[in-house]
Amino acid sequence: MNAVNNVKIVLPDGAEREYPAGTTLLEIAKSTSPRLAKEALIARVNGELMDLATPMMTDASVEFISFEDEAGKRAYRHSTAHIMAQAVQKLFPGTKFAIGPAIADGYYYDFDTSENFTPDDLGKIEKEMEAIIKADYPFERFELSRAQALDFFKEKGQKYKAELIEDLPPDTVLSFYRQGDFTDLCAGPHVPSTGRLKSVKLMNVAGAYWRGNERNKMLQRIYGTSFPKKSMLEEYLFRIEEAKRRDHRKLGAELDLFSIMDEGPGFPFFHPKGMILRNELEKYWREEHQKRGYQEIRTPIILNRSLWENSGHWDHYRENMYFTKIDEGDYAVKPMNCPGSILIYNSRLHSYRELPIRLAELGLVHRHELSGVLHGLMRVRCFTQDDAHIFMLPEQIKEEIIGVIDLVNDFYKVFGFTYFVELSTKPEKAMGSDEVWNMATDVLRDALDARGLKYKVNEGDGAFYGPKIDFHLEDSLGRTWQCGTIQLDFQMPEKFNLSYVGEDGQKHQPVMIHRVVFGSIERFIGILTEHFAGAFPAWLAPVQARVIAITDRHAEYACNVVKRLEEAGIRVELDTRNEKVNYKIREAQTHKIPYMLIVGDKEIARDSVAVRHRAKGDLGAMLLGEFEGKLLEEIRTKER
RNA sequence: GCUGAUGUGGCUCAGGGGUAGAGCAGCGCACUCGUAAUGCGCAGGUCGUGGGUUCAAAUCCCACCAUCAGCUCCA
Repeated sequence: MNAVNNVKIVLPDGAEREYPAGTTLLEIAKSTSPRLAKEALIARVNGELMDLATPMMTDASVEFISFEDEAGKRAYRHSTAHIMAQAVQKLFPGTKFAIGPAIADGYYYDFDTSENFTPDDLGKIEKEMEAIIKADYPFERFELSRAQALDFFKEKGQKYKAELIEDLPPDTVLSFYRQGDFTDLCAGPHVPSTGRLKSVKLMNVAGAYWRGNERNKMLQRIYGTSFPKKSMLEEYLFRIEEAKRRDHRKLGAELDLFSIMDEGPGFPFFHPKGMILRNELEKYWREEHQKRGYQEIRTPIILNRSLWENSGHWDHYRENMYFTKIDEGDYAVKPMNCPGSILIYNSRLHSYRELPIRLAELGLVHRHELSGVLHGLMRVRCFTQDDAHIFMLPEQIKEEIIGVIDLVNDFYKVFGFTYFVELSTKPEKAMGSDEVWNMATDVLRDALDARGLKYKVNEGDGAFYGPKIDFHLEDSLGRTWQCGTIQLDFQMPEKFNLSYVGEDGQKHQPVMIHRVVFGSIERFIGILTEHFAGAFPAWLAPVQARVIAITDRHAEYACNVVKRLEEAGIRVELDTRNEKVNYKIREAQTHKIPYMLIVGDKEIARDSVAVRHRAKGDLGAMLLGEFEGKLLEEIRTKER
């Protein structure tokens, strides 16, 4: 039995301790270990996150949370956001405060001020934040009634805060945090005091609408980040630099892969080297799809208005489509490939024995995207979907979806991507009944479960014609990209009156799925470029080897080496320019060519090449035949 | 589309009312070279586009276009 005024605290390792009621979490941490007290930012009490200043009045299980923990990071960053707001309040009196949450790598705060923040201002704000940190103000939590809270903010002219309070459910506990002369509406928890922050950094300013709605006022958002160690901040900044260094727009120009010109905003031009990449990807794609029973088709880019009305795109997708007129008739440029594919299916009668029919198409689609969202190859106005439509019997759905899941898995493995899966359900703007949607969603779930894949559910994020599974792959910098999707569709078969003749000799309606693996070939190339930092594996590399002659007298032999490798199907370049070897090596190196073959007197004497790999360096001399065999094997196995 | 910033040779950037500059890349010449930049020389720009102010505009003003960072949207 506890003494009446003691509370029993259970720690994660199972240890139980007793403290006088009213002992704060921080004091408990201190009594456990000084190190813990130093590192702990907040605590999880009976599963609920709390401030360390919270006094314990009842028995509880307590876990102290440091920056290592995701919840700790959020509290740390969120506290930094409050400090930034305090600094802005001091430097820019009269600023109205909106919201300031923690996000993936930091935090932001939205401000409403008459003047625009300049990079110079960010420096000033940062300085002020450092002063606030040095002052080590405690974060003090208190509660107010709704009326008191509204008065508090209205009196200060903080209309956004007042609006937030008015929109909260009536029974919400309104908590506030105060550090120094700054008070903010906030659910918390926060770190104990401003002095707990170490390295803070403001990243950039951007416009953001109040509540993300473009009809609302545009506020100024300052993004920042913070870390408990300077070295961690430096590492983070280095990672950002690395991402910049790998930017596919920059590498795409340097490696002469593609360009986007003023003459065609959002419509990329592929240069010869970029086309090699594309063609290799497509070659691999065709091989894999043939193996798995897909048949390739190609459908027109411009199709008649009535088709798009029938498919529902006219009603549901018009704002993203381009239109044209032919001989007085209305036509649209296809934003999706499915209607074309369906027309092919419908071009003749099908027996149940033929199903599933898998029609694959590398289809060029055009979509009108807002000018502000265009971004290199990642976000364009025309792109090639590696599409396929599978027409099948209802009882084949699960197996077909599993087949696609396996296909996607095999593809991503080749490039060294890990991935995760999301399941999206019925959106507001959708065709079809809840009943059909539920059934379709359940089938997708079943298929995922059958493969033991974990997934996250995105409510209301499906396509207008059916629910979908999305595959998000993670690149070498830890960023994620949505690429593959599988969309189940009970709507199109209905709209286009699809049928097959069943065992009973009657017409029945097939089910269809839409799916892509790369998503968009263009975007996938962008992702690959950044993933590999332009150093593509040999099978994809536009130039697989470059032969470098040391002096003029080695040019003829170099030329023969090139010819021999070309005959073996290797993409090879010759460099007999009148330059130093070092110069030529450097240039090949900056072009990220996998192999440099240096030839001089020694190599000529032995029919060999001195091999240098772009990453492994000098590999020494090798007989030409031996090198050829090794490289061909590397290409064949798609080695990374 | 919205907010803000930017736009000068192929690339990276300087110049900021009075005759357009540098480095790299390119071209020419010399050096004939062994694993990340040899030297010298030459050529290359209607300063994003269109208006306006001015004796004079790359420079100041306006509009448009494009790009970049975000917002919203998405493959």
